[in-house]
Amino acid sequence: MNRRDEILTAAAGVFAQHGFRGSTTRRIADAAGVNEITLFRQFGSKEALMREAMKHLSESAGLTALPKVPGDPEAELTGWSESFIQHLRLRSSIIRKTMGEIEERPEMSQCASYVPTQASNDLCLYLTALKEQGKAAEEFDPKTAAAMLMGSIFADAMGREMMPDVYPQPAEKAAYMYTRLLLRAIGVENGSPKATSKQTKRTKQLSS
Amino acid sequence: MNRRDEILTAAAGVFAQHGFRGSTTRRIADAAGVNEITLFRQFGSKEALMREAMKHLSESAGLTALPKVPGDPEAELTGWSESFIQHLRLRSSIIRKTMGEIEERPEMSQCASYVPTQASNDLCLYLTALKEQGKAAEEFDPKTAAAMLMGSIFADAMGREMMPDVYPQPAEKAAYMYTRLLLRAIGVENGSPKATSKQTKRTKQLSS
DNA sequence: TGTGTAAGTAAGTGACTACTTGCATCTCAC
DNA sequence: GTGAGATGCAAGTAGTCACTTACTTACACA
Repeated sequence: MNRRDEILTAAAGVFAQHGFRGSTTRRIADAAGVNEITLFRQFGSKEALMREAMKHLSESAGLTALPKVPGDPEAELTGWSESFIQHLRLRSSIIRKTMGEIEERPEMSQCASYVPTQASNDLCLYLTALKEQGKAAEEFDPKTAAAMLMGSIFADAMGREMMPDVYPQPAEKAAYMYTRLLLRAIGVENGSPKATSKQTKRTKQLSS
Repeated sequence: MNRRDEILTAAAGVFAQHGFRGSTTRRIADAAGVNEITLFRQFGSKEALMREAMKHLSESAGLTALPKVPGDPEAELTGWSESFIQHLRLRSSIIRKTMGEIEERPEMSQCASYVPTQASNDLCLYLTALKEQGKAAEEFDPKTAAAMLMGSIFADAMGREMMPDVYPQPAEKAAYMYTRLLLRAIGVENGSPKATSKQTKRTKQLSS
């Protein structure tokens, strides 16, 4: 890792702890083991440095991909959920900070919203494919279902540290448990639908 | 509203926009239409003022209560979800800011976690009662189910502004849609279980 | 050996921050 | 009407912040 990357990594770390206003150039320089002035010579201003640091960070996502054609929904979705919750947990501090600065620094938040937007699209496509394959017994809106799974995982990753009693135990099984519950909501049971025509009709009103 | 309350309300508003570090005493005084010095005379220090403001705020929750004995689960849960999402949406800025300051100001976050902890307990009790009444056809862990519904609602309230395309439309129906999906996941259909012994057996492994 | 580049040191600038002091003014119960 | 308590105004203090200037050091490469 070269100087520049060291500085960017240090900046991201300081930001995760102290937020934008708390990320003083002195703190970042100390964390990077570098003279404060080097920051200005390399990046011009604190703002530019932080922007770079965020970009640098959002390039290191690496979520598990979902297959275009669902094979084993439970296994595939559980894997995806676990990789998503791990991604969020590793970055929980920085995500909380970024979300707290939407009003004052919308560009930064916009950059941070790229990963979840992409993830939502992928998940929606997968759920739609599941539906079209006839693997889901219940009528459902893919976007709502996707928002529900991602929302549960997001809230867990953001809030478990502060309120451990509110979330299911153990933490490592949470992603699996949310996934199972969602699959049941859309009527997928171990890769095959558990359809009864009566149920499908009764819940038709929910379709969007 | 007296002077003191005006100042506290203004402080909360400034905090919601700028966070703790960005809430300068000058900004708060301007927002309250008061001389900066009055703040120090009334509250002693900025820290004490902000603490008071948070306490003042968390006293105004007022969530819809869930009945001890479930009658019409869909109606009752939908009502509860709607009041919860409205509560969060009205406070989304301040919640995001507070969450962003967990590391630096844990006392403030602790104060903010009171409402969701209470809400989670209420919801868990309700879901457990539903289960014991035999109104839920599927075996499920109440805590996981509660975390899922609250998580979906929380993520929606926090993220919709920034990523409107990720969440179900229209916003006013979101709480209802999450609730419906959750009810289906635990096998509650319009107040009566849609049990088949086969399904119940097949999903028994999920019980906690 | 000479030159260019990245880094460091020392010192300082102007703006802002929380907070203080001293004094004038207003309101209102008595 | 008077005294007390709350409020305002003007000025200032010590500290921090981002950022600058002027100069020095270390090293790669030709």
